[in-house]
Amino acid sequence: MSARILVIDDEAQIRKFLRISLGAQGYRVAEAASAAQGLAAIDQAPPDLVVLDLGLPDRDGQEVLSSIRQAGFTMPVIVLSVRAGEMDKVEALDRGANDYVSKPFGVAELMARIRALLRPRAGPQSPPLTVGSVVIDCARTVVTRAGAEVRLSKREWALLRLLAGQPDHVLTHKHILREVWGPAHVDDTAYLRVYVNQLRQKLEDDPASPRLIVTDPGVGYRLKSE
Amino acid sequence: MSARILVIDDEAQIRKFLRISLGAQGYRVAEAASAAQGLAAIDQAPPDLVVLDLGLPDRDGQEVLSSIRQAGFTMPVIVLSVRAGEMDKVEALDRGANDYVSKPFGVAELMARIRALLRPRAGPQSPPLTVGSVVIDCARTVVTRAGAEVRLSKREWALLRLLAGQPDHVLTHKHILREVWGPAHVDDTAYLRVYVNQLRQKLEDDPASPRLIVTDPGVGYRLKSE
DNA sequence: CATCGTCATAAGGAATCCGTAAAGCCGGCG
DNA sequence: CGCCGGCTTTACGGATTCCTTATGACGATG
Repeated sequence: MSARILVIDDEAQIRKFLRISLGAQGYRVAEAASAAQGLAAIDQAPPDLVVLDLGLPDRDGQEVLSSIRQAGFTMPVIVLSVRAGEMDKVEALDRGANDYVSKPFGVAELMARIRALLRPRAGPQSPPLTVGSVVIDCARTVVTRAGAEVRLSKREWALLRLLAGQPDHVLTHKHILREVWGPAHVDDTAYLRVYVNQLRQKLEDDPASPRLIVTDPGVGYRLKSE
Repeated sequence: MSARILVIDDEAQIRKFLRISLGAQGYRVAEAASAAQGLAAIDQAPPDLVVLDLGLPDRDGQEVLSSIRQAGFTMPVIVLSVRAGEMDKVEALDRGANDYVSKPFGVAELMARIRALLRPRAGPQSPPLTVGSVVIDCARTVVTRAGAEVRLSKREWALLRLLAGQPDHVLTHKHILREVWGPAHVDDTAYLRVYVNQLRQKLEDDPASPRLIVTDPGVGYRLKSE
Protein backbone atom coordinates (compact mmCIF):
# COMPACT_ATOMS: atom_id res chain seq x y z
CA MET A 1 0.00 0.00 0.00
CA SER A 2 1.35 3.42 -0.88
CA ALA A 3 2.30 5.86 1.85
CA ARG A 4 -0.08 8.54 3.09
CA ILE A 5 1.33 12.06 3.29
CA LEU A 6 -0.29 15.01 5.06
CA VAL A 7 0.50 18.50 3.81
CA ILE A 8 -0.10 21.30 6.33
CA ASP A 9 0.18 24.68 4.62
CA ASP A 10 -2.07 27.69 4.44
CA GLU A 11 -1.14 28.62 0.88
CA ALA A 12 -3.56 26.89 -1.44
CA GLN A 13 -1.09 27.21 -4.30
CA ILE A 14 1.59 25.20 -2.53
CA ARG A 15 -0.90 22.60 -1.40
CA LYS A 16 -2.09 22.13 -4.94
CA PHE A 17 1.47 21.96 -6.18
CA LEU A 18 2.43 19.33 -3.63
CA ARG A 19 -0.78 17.39 -4.11
CA ILE A 20 -0.02 17.02 -7.78
CA SER A 21 3.67 16.33 -7.36
CA LEU A 22 3.22 13.81 -4.59
CA GLY A 23 0.23 12.24 -6.26
CA ALA A 24 2.28 11.70 -9.39
CA GLN A 25 4.71 9.66 -7.31
CA GLY A 26 1.91 7.40 -6.16
CA TYR A 27 1.50 8.82 -2.68
CA ARG A 28 -1.90 9.35 -1.14
CA VAL A 29 -2.15 13.00 -0.15
CA ALA A 30 -4.20 14.65 2.58
CA GLU A 31 -4.29 18.40 3.07
CA ALA A 32 -4.79 20.84 5.92
CA ALA A 33 -4.86 24.63 5.68
CA SER A 34 -4.26 25.44 9.32
CA ALA A 35 -2.60 24.15 12.46
CA ALA A 36 -5.91 23.13 13.96
CA GLN A 37 -6.95 21.26 10.85
CA GLY A 38 -3.58 19.59 10.66
CA LEU A 39 -3.58 18.34 14.22
CA ALA A 40 -7.13 17.11 13.85
CA ALA A 41 -6.22 15.26 10.66
CA ILE A 42 -3.26 13.60 12.34
CA ASP A 43 -5.37 12.57 15.28
CA GLN A 44 -8.12 11.17 13.17
CA ALA A 45 -6.02 9.41 10.55
CA PRO A 46 -2.30 9.37 11.26
CA PRO A 47 -0.36 9.66 7.99
CA ASP A 48 2.98 8.05 7.26
CA LEU A 49 4.71 11.40 6.83
CA VAL A 50 3.91 15.06 7.45
CA VAL A 51 5.00 18.08 5.42
CA LEU A 52 4.61 21.05 7.74
CA ASP A 53 4.85 24.69 6.75
CA LEU A 54 6.11 26.89 9.55
CA GLY A 55 4.17 29.98 8.54
CA LEU A 56 0.71 29.04 9.67
CA PRO A 57 -1.93 31.66 10.39
CA ASP A 58 -3.50 30.29 13.56
CA ARG A 59 -0.53 28.93 15.46
CA ASP A 60 3.25 28.88 15.42
CA GLY A 61 4.54 25.99 13.33
CA GLN A 62 7.13 25.08 15.93
CA GLU A 63 4.40 24.65 18.50
CA VAL A 64 2.48 22.44 16.12
CA LEU A 65 5.56 20.29 15.77
CA SER A 66 5.86 19.95 19.52
CA SER A 67 2.19 19.11 19.80
CA ILE A 68 2.57 16.31 17.29
CA ARG A 69 5.48 14.78 19.15
CA GLN A 70 3.98 15.25 22.58
CA ALA A 71 0.89 13.46 21.44
CA GLY A 72 3.13 10.47 20.86
CA PHE A 73 3.26 10.45 17.07
CA THR A 74 6.54 9.29 15.62
CA MET A 75 6.07 9.58 11.88
CA PRO A 76 8.68 11.62 9.97
CA VAL A 77 8.00 15.35 9.72
CA ILE A 78 9.56 17.57 7.05
CA VAL A 79 9.45 21.25 7.90
CA LEU A 80 9.02 23.80 5.12
CA SER A 81 9.84 27.44 5.74
CA VAL A 82 10.73 30.69 4.04
CA ARG A 83 13.09 31.36 6.89
CA ALA A 84 16.53 29.94 6.21
CA GLY A 85 18.14 31.07 9.45
CA GLU A 86 20.19 28.50 11.29
CA MET A 87 18.38 29.07 14.56
CA ASP A 88 15.03 28.19 13.05
CA LYS A 89 16.43 24.99 11.62
CA VAL A 90 18.04 23.95 14.88
CA GLU A 91 14.90 24.63 16.84
CA ALA A 92 12.69 22.67 14.48
CA LEU A 93 15.05 19.70 14.31
CA ASP A 94 15.41 19.62 18.07
CA ARG A 95 11.67 19.72 18.48
CA GLY A 96 11.38 16.51 16.57
CA ALA A 97 11.47 17.43 12.89
CA ASN A 98 13.32 14.97 10.70
CA ASP A 99 14.26 17.42 7.97
CA TYR A 100 14.11 21.11 7.17
CA VAL A 101 13.73 22.49 3.68
CA SER A 102 13.84 26.21 2.90
CA LYS A 103 11.55 27.86 0.38
CA PRO A 104 11.87 28.14 -2.45
CA PHE A 105 12.68 24.48 -2.80
CA GLY A 106 13.28 22.16 -5.70
CA VAL A 107 10.62 19.53 -6.20
CA ALA A 108 13.12 16.85 -7.04
CA GLU A 109 15.04 17.47 -3.84
CA LEU A 110 11.94 17.45 -1.71
CA MET A 111 10.80 14.22 -3.31
CA ALA A 112 14.19 12.66 -2.70
CA ARG A 113 14.14 13.72 0.95
CA ILE A 114 10.68 12.24 1.33
CA ARG A 115 11.84 8.99 -0.23
CA ALA A 116 14.80 8.97 2.15
CA LEU A 117 12.56 9.38 5.18
CA LEU A 118 10.03 6.84 3.98
CA ARG A 119 12.72 4.33 3.19
CA PRO A 120 12.51 1.52 5.73
CA ARG A 121 15.11 2.28 8.37
CA ALA A 122 15.46 -1.32 9.34
CA GLY A 123 17.51 -1.97 6.24
CA PRO A 124 17.07 -3.63 2.88
CA GLN A 125 15.68 -6.85 4.30
CA SER A 126 13.57 -6.50 7.41
CA PRO A 127 14.35 -9.25 9.87
CA PRO A 128 11.54 -11.74 10.49
CA LEU A 129 9.57 -10.84 13.59
CA THR A 130 9.36 -13.67 16.07
CA VAL A 131 6.83 -13.67 18.86
CA GLY A 132 6.72 -16.73 21.02
CA SER A 133 6.53 -19.69 18.67
CA VAL A 134 5.32 -17.75 15.63
CA VAL A 135 7.61 -16.19 13.05
CA ILE A 136 6.37 -13.46 10.73
CA ASP A 137 8.55 -12.94 7.68
CA CYS A 138 7.22 -9.93 5.83
CA ALA A 139 9.89 -10.10 3.17
CA ARG A 140 8.92 -13.62 2.10
CA THR A 141 5.24 -13.42 2.95
CA VAL A 142 5.48 -16.44 5.17
CA VAL A 143 4.23 -17.17 8.65
CA THR A 144 5.27 -20.19 10.67
CA ARG A 145 4.08 -21.42 14.02
CA ALA A 146 6.23 -23.88 15.93
CA GLY A 147 8.15 -24.46 12.71
CA ALA A 148 5.11 -25.40 10.66
CA GLU A 149 3.94 -23.03 7.97
CA VAL A 150 0.56 -21.44 8.49
CA ARG A 151 -1.64 -20.84 5.50
CA LEU A 152 -3.12 -17.35 5.46
CA SER A 153 -5.56 -15.87 3.00
CA LYS A 154 -4.84 -12.57 1.31
CA ARG A 155 -6.84 -10.49 3.76
CA GLU A 156 -5.53 -12.33 6.75
CA TRP A 157 -2.00 -11.63 5.61
CA ALA A 158 -2.66 -7.96 4.92
CA LEU A 159 -4.03 -7.58 8.42
CA LEU A 160 -1.20 -9.44 10.10
CA ARG A 161 1.45 -7.59 8.15
CA LEU A 162 -0.06 -4.28 9.15
CA LEU A 163 -0.09 -5.23 12.80
CA ALA A 164 3.44 -6.63 12.59
CA GLY A 165 4.62 -3.40 11.01
CA GLN A 166 4.35 -1.63 14.33
CA PRO A 167 4.69 -4.16 17.10
CA ASP A 168 3.33 -3.08 20.48
CA HIS A 169 1.61 -0.11 18.89
CA VAL A 170 -2.12 0.23 19.07
CA LEU A 171 -3.67 0.50 15.65
CA THR A 172 -7.13 1.98 15.68
CA HIS A 173 -10.07 0.27 14.07
CA LYS A 174 -10.33 2.99 11.45
CA HIS A 175 -6.68 2.88 10.62
CA ILE A 176 -6.69 -0.86 10.12
CA LEU A 177 -9.87 -0.80 8.10
CA ARG A 178 -8.61 1.98 5.86
CA GLU A 179 -5.34 0.22 5.16
CA VAL A 180 -6.70 -3.28 4.69
CA TRP A 181 -10.20 -2.80 3.30
CA GLY A 182 -9.92 0.71 1.87
CA PRO A 183 -11.26 4.13 2.85
CA ALA A 184 -14.84 3.14 2.07
CA HIS A 185 -15.02 0.63 4.92
CA VAL A 186 -13.57 2.56 7.87
CA ASP A 187 -16.72 1.80 9.85
CA ASP A 188 -17.18 -1.86 9.06
CA THR A 189 -15.78 -3.09 12.33
CA ALA A 190 -17.43 -6.44 11.73
CA TYR A 191 -14.69 -7.34 9.27
CA LEU A 192 -12.11 -6.72 11.91
CA ARG A 193 -13.75 -8.87 14.50
CA VAL A 194 -14.03 -11.78 12.13
CA TYR A 195 -10.51 -11.60 10.76
CA VAL A 196 -8.81 -10.93 14.06
CA ASN A 197 -10.61 -13.98 15.32
CA GLN A 198 -9.43 -16.05 12.36
CA LEU A 199 -5.83 -15.01 12.92
CA ARG A 200 -6.10 -15.89 16.55
CA GLN A 201 -7.50 -19.31 15.74
CA LYS A 202 -4.54 -19.95 13.49
CA LEU A 203 -1.76 -18.39 15.51
CA GLU A 204 -2.60 -18.33 19.21
CA ASP A 205 -1.92 -21.24 21.51
CA ASP A 206 -5.15 -20.47 23.32
CA PRO A 207 -7.38 -18.41 21.02
CA ALA A 208 -9.72 -17.68 23.90
CA SER A 209 -7.06 -15.77 25.85
CA PRO A 210 -4.89 -14.11 23.23
CA ARG A 211 -1.26 -13.30 23.97
CA LEU A 212 -0.24 -12.33 20.46
CA ILE A 213 -3.00 -10.12 19.16
CA VAL A 214 -4.49 -8.22 22.05
CA THR A 215 -7.51 -5.96 21.89
CA ASP A 216 -7.81 -2.46 23.29
CA PRO A 217 -11.53 -2.12 23.89
CA GLY A 218 -12.97 0.86 22.09
CA VAL A 219 -9.68 1.67 20.41
CA GLY A 220 -8.19 -1.07 18.30
CA TYR A 221 -5.78 -3.98 18.27
CA ARG A 222 -2.08 -4.45 18.72
CA LEU A 223 0.46 -7.16 18.21
CA LYS A 224 2.64 -7.85 21.20
CA SER A 225 6.30 -8.45 20.48
CA GLU A 226 6.84 -10.56 23.58
CA MET B 1 27.03 5.26 25.92
CA SER B 2 27.77 8.11 23.54
CA ALA B 3 27.41 7.58 19.82
CA ARG B 4 30.36 6.89 17.56
CA ILE B 5 30.64 9.09 14.48
CA LEU B 6 32.93 8.50 11.53
CA VAL B 7 34.05 11.52 9.49
CA ILE B 8 35.24 10.75 5.96
CA ASP B 9 36.85 13.83 4.42
CA ASP B 10 40.18 14.46 2.75
CA GLU B 11 40.58 18.00 4.03
CA ALA B 12 42.45 17.85 7.31
CA GLN B 13 41.05 21.22 8.28
CA ILE B 14 37.47 20.09 8.13
CA ARG B 15 38.23 16.85 9.94
CA LYS B 16 39.86 18.78 12.75
CA PHE B 17 36.93 21.18 12.86
CA LEU B 18 34.40 18.38 13.07
CA ARG B 19 36.49 16.40 15.52
CA ILE B 20 36.46 19.33 17.91
CA SER B 21 32.82 20.27 17.35
CA LEU B 22 31.52 16.73 17.66
CA GLY B 23 33.81 15.91 20.55
CA ALA B 24 32.47 18.91 22.42
CA GLN B 25 28.99 17.40 22.11
CA GLY B 26 30.18 14.20 23.73
CA TYR B 27 30.39 12.08 20.60
CA ARG B 28 33.29 9.73 20.00
CA VAL B 29 34.84 10.64 16.67
CA ALA B 30 36.72 8.48 14.18
CA GLU B 31 38.36 9.91 11.06
CA ALA B 32 39.22 8.75 7.58
CA ALA B 33 41.01 10.77 4.90
CA SER B 34 40.00 8.71 1.88
CA ALA B 35 37.29 6.45 0.54
CA ALA B 36 39.41 3.37 1.09
CA GLN B 37 40.18 4.31 4.67
CA GLY B 38 36.56 5.12 5.31
CA LEU B 39 35.18 1.83 4.02
CA ALA B 40 37.82 -0.06 5.95
CA ALA B 41 36.93 1.81 9.13
CA ILE B 42 33.25 1.03 8.69
CA ASP B 43 33.97 -2.62 8.08
CA GLN B 44 36.23 -2.93 11.04
CA ALA B 45 34.18 -0.95 13.56
CA PRO B 46 30.77 0.17 12.29
CA PRO B 47 29.98 3.62 13.71
CA ASP B 48 26.53 4.84 14.68
CA LEU B 49 26.60 7.59 12.05
CA VAL B 50 28.76 8.59 9.08
CA VAL B 51 29.59 12.08 7.84
CA LEU B 52 30.71 11.65 4.25
CA ASP B 53 32.32 14.30 2.08
CA LEU B 54 31.56 13.84 -1.59
CA GLY B 55 34.85 15.26 -2.90
CA LEU B 56 37.17 12.41 -2.14
CA PRO B 57 40.47 12.00 -4.01
CA ASP B 58 40.51 8.27 -4.60
CA ARG B 59 36.90 7.48 -5.39
CA ASP B 60 33.61 9.19 -6.13
CA GLY B 61 31.70 9.87 -2.93
CA GLN B 62 28.45 8.62 -4.44
CA GLU B 63 30.06 5.28 -5.11
CA VAL B 64 31.30 5.13 -1.55
CA LEU B 65 27.77 5.68 -0.40
CA SER B 66 26.50 2.84 -2.57
CA SER B 67 29.26 0.59 -1.27
CA ILE B 68 28.25 1.24 2.30
CA ARG B 69 24.62 0.38 1.63
CA GLN B 70 25.37 -2.62 -0.53
CA ALA B 71 27.51 -4.00 2.25
CA GLY B 72 24.35 -4.06 4.30
CA PHE B 73 25.08 -1.19 6.68
CA THR B 74 22.05 0.78 7.72
CA MET B 75 23.44 3.50 9.96
CA PRO B 76 22.52 7.10 9.05
CA VAL B 77 24.81 8.83 6.55
CA ILE B 78 25.04 12.61 6.21
CA VAL B 79 26.57 13.75 2.95
CA LEU B 80 28.66 16.91 2.84
CA SER B 81 29.42 18.61 -0.44
CA VAL B 82 30.46 21.88 -2.03
CA ARG B 83 28.06 21.12 -4.83
CA ALA B 84 24.61 22.47 -4.11
CA GLY B 85 22.96 21.28 -7.30
CA GLU B 86 19.66 19.55 -6.96
CA MET B 87 20.73 16.58 -9.03
CA ASP B 88 23.61 15.80 -6.71
CA LYS B 89 21.33 15.90 -3.71
CA VAL B 90 18.74 13.67 -5.30
CA GLU B 91 21.34 11.15 -6.36
CA ALA B 92 22.92 10.98 -2.92
CA LEU B 93 19.61 10.66 -1.13
CA ASP B 94 18.43 7.97 -3.51
CA ARG B 95 21.64 6.06 -3.03
CA GLY B 96 20.89 5.77 0.63
CA ALA B 97 22.03 9.01 2.24
CA ASN B 98 19.82 10.25 5.06
CA ASP B 99 20.68 13.92 4.74
CA TYR B 100 22.61 16.27 2.50
CA VAL B 101 24.31 19.43 3.71
CA SER B 102 26.00 21.90 1.38
CA LYS B 103 29.29 23.58 2.21
CA PRO B 104 29.78 25.98 3.70
CA PHE B 105 27.51 24.78 6.49
CA GLY B 106 26.63 26.08 9.91
CA VAL B 107 27.90 23.97 12.77
CA ALA B 108 24.74 24.36 14.79
CA GLU B 109 22.62 23.14 11.89
CA LEU B 110 24.85 20.15 11.25
CA MET B 111 24.78 19.24 14.93
CA ALA B 112 21.01 19.50 14.98
CA ARG B 113 20.72 17.26 11.92
CA ILE B 114 23.01 14.73 13.54
CA ARG B 115 20.93 14.79 16.69
CA ALA B 116 17.80 14.29 14.60
CA LEU B 117 19.28 11.25 12.87
CA LEU B 118 20.66 9.77 16.05
CA ARG B 119 17.39 10.26 17.83
CA PRO B 120 15.75 6.85 18.25
CA ARG B 121 12.94 6.60 15.77
CA ALA B 122 10.78 4.76 18.20
CA GLY B 123 10.47 7.52 20.76
CA PRO B 124 11.60 10.83 19.35
CA GLN B 125 10.38 13.34 21.83
CA SER B 126 8.52 11.34 24.41
CA PRO B 127 10.72 9.35 26.69
CA PRO B 128 8.40 7.10 28.65
CA LEU B 129 7.62 8.76 31.95
CA THR B 130 8.64 6.59 34.86
CA VAL B 131 7.37 7.22 38.34
CA GLY B 132 8.40 4.73 40.95
CA SER B 133 7.60 1.33 39.51
CA VAL B 134 5.11 2.52 36.91
CA VAL B 135 6.06 3.45 33.36
CA ILE B 136 3.79 5.57 31.22
CA ASP B 137 4.56 5.28 27.52
CA CYS B 138 2.39 7.75 25.68
CA ALA B 139 3.89 6.90 22.33
CA ARG B 140 2.84 3.29 22.52
CA THR B 141 -0.24 3.76 24.66
CA VAL B 142 1.06 1.33 27.23
CA VAL B 143 1.35 1.47 30.98
CA THR B 144 3.38 -0.98 33.00
CA ARG B 145 3.70 -1.40 36.71
CA ALA B 146 6.66 -3.35 38.08
CA GLY B 147 7.22 -4.65 34.57
CA ALA B 148 3.73 -6.07 34.21
CA GLU B 149 1.40 -4.44 31.74
CA VAL B 150 -1.63 -2.73 33.21
CA ARG B 151 -4.87 -2.78 31.28
CA LEU B 152 -6.56 0.60 31.11
CA SER B 153 -9.90 1.47 29.59
CA LYS B 154 -10.27 4.29 27.12
CA ARG B 155 -11.34 6.87 29.66
CA GLU B 156 -8.77 5.77 32.18
CA TRP B 157 -6.06 6.20 29.60
CA ALA B 158 -7.32 9.60 28.49
CA LEU B 159 -7.24 10.77 32.08
CA LEU B 160 -3.81 9.37 32.83
CA ARG B 161 -2.33 10.74 29.62
CA LEU B 162 -3.62 14.18 30.45
CA LEU B 163 -2.11 14.08 33.91
CA ALA B 164 1.16 12.67 32.58
CA GLY B 165 1.31 15.46 30.03
CA GLN B 166 2.18 17.94 32.75
CA PRO B 167 3.81 16.10 35.63
CA ASP B 168 3.83 17.89 38.99
CA HIS B 169 1.37 20.36 37.57
CA VAL B 170 -2.00 20.74 39.21
CA LEU B 171 -4.86 20.32 36.76
CA THR B 172 -8.16 21.72 37.92
CA HIS B 173 -11.32 19.67 38.00
CA LYS B 174 -12.90 21.71 35.27
CA HIS B 175 -9.87 21.48 33.07
CA ILE B 176 -9.68 17.73 33.34
CA LEU B 177 -13.39 17.29 32.83
CA ARG B 178 -13.39 19.49 29.77
CA GLU B 179 -10.49 17.64 28.19
CA VAL B 180 -11.58 14.11 28.99
CA TRP B 181 -15.39 14.23 29.10
CA GLY B 182 -16.04 17.29 26.96
CA PRO B 183 -17.25 20.83 27.67
CA ALA B 184 -20.71 19.61 28.63
CA HIS B 185 -19.53 17.87 31.80
CA VAL B 186 -17.24 20.44 33.42
CA ASP B 187 -19.26 20.12 36.65
CA ASP B 188 -19.61 16.37 36.91
CA THR B 189 -16.87 15.99 39.46
CA ALA B 190 -18.28 12.60 40.35
CA TYR B 191 -16.81 11.15 37.16
CA LEU B 192 -13.42 12.36 38.20
CA ARG B 193 -13.53 10.83 41.66
CA VAL B 194 -14.53 7.49 40.29
CA TYR B 195 -11.89 7.34 37.61
CA VAL B 196 -9.08 8.75 39.70
CA ASN B 197 -9.91 6.05 42.19
CA GLN B 198 -9.82 3.38 39.49
CA LEU B 199 -6.41 4.55 38.34
CA ARG B 200 -5.14 4.46 41.88
CA GLN B 201 -6.41 0.95 42.40
CA LYS B 202 -4.53 -0.15 39.32
CA LEU B 203 -1.33 1.84 39.69
CA GLU B 204 -0.66 2.70 43.33
CA ASP B 205 1.12 0.39 45.71
CA ASP B 206 -1.24 1.51 48.45
CA PRO B 207 -4.35 2.99 46.87
CA ALA B 208 -5.46 4.35 50.23
CA SER B 209 -2.45 6.66 50.51
CA PRO B 210 -1.64 7.73 46.97
CA ARG B 211 1.90 8.68 46.05
CA LEU B 212 1.39 8.83 42.30
CA ILE B 213 -1.84 10.69 41.76
CA VAL B 214 -2.26 13.18 44.59
CA THR B 215 -5.31 15.31 45.18
CA ASP B 216 -5.26 19.05 45.81
CA PRO B 217 -8.42 19.54 47.86
CA GLY B 218 -10.74 22.02 46.28
CA VAL B 219 -8.52 22.46 43.25
CA GLY B 220 -7.79 19.32 41.31
CA TYR B 221 -5.33 16.49 40.85
CA ARG B 222 -1.71 16.18 39.90
CA LEU B 223 0.66 13.43 38.93
CA LYS B 224 3.91 13.41 40.88
CA SER B 225 7.00 12.66 38.85
CA GLU B 226 8.83 11.11 41.80
C1' DC C 1 -20.02 18.67 69.30
C1' DA C 2 -22.82 19.56 65.27
C1' DT C 3 -22.71 20.82 60.55
C1' DC C 4 -21.15 21.23 56.08
C1' DG C 5 -18.44 20.38 52.05
C1' DT C 6 -15.13 17.59 49.75
C1' DC C 7 -13.44 13.27 48.83
C1' DA C 8 -12.88 7.91 48.65
C1' DT C 9 -15.00 3.70 47.77
C1' DA C 10 -18.34 0.20 46.59
C1' DA C 11 -21.92 -1.48 43.81
C1' DG C 12 -25.48 -1.90 40.31
C1' DG C 13 -27.74 -1.40 35.83
C1' DA C 14 -27.55 0.35 31.11
C1' DA C 15 -25.15 0.80 27.06
C1' DT C 16 -21.59 -0.55 24.38
C1' DC C 17 -18.18 -3.49 22.54
C1' DC C 18 -16.26 -7.98 21.49
C1' DG C 19 -15.86 -13.04 20.31
C1' DT C 20 -17.77 -16.73 17.88
C1' DA C 21 -20.46 -19.52 15.01
C1' DA C 22 -22.87 -19.96 10.98
C1' DA C 23 -24.93 -19.01 6.63
C1' DG C 24 -25.01 -16.82 1.97
C1' DC C 25 -22.33 -15.29 -1.94
C1' DC C 26 -19.00 -15.49 -5.45
C1' DG C 27 -15.28 -17.00 -8.44
C1' DG C 28 -12.00 -20.64 -9.64
C1' DC C 29 -11.21 -25.32 -10.96
C1' DG C 30 -11.66 -29.86 -12.10
C1' DC D 1 -22.08 -28.74 -13.06
C1' DG D 2 -20.53 -29.54 -8.32
C1' DC D 3 -17.00 -28.74 -5.06
C1' DC D 4 -14.11 -25.64 -2.43
C1' DG D 5 -11.89 -21.77 -0.36
C1' DG D 6 -12.16 -17.18 0.67
C1' DC D 7 -14.96 -12.96 1.46
C1' DT D 8 -18.93 -10.76 3.32
C1' DT D 9 -22.77 -10.43 6.30
C1' DT D 10 -25.81 -11.47 10.12
C1' DA D 11 -26.95 -12.85 14.76
C1' DC D 12 -26.51 -13.44 19.59
C1' DG D 13 -24.40 -14.39 24.23
C1' DG D 14 -21.03 -12.73 27.07
C1' DA D 15 -17.63 -9.53 28.57
C1' DT D 16 -16.26 -4.85 29.36
C1' DT D 17 -16.93 -0.22 30.07
C1' DC D 18 -19.37 3.68 31.41
C1' DC D 19 -22.48 6.21 34.09
C1' DT D 20 -25.03 6.79 38.22
C1' DT D 21 -26.15 6.62 42.97
C1' DA D 22 -25.38 5.61 47.82
C1' DT D 23 -22.68 5.51 51.87
C1' DG D 24 -19.07 6.76 55.03
C1' DA D 25 -14.48 9.09 56.12
C1' DC D 26 -12.14 13.22 56.90
C1' DG D 27 -11.23 17.98 57.91
C1' DA D 28 -12.64 22.68 58.66
C1' DT D 29 -15.63 25.77 60.89
C1' DG D 30 -18.43 27.87 64.27
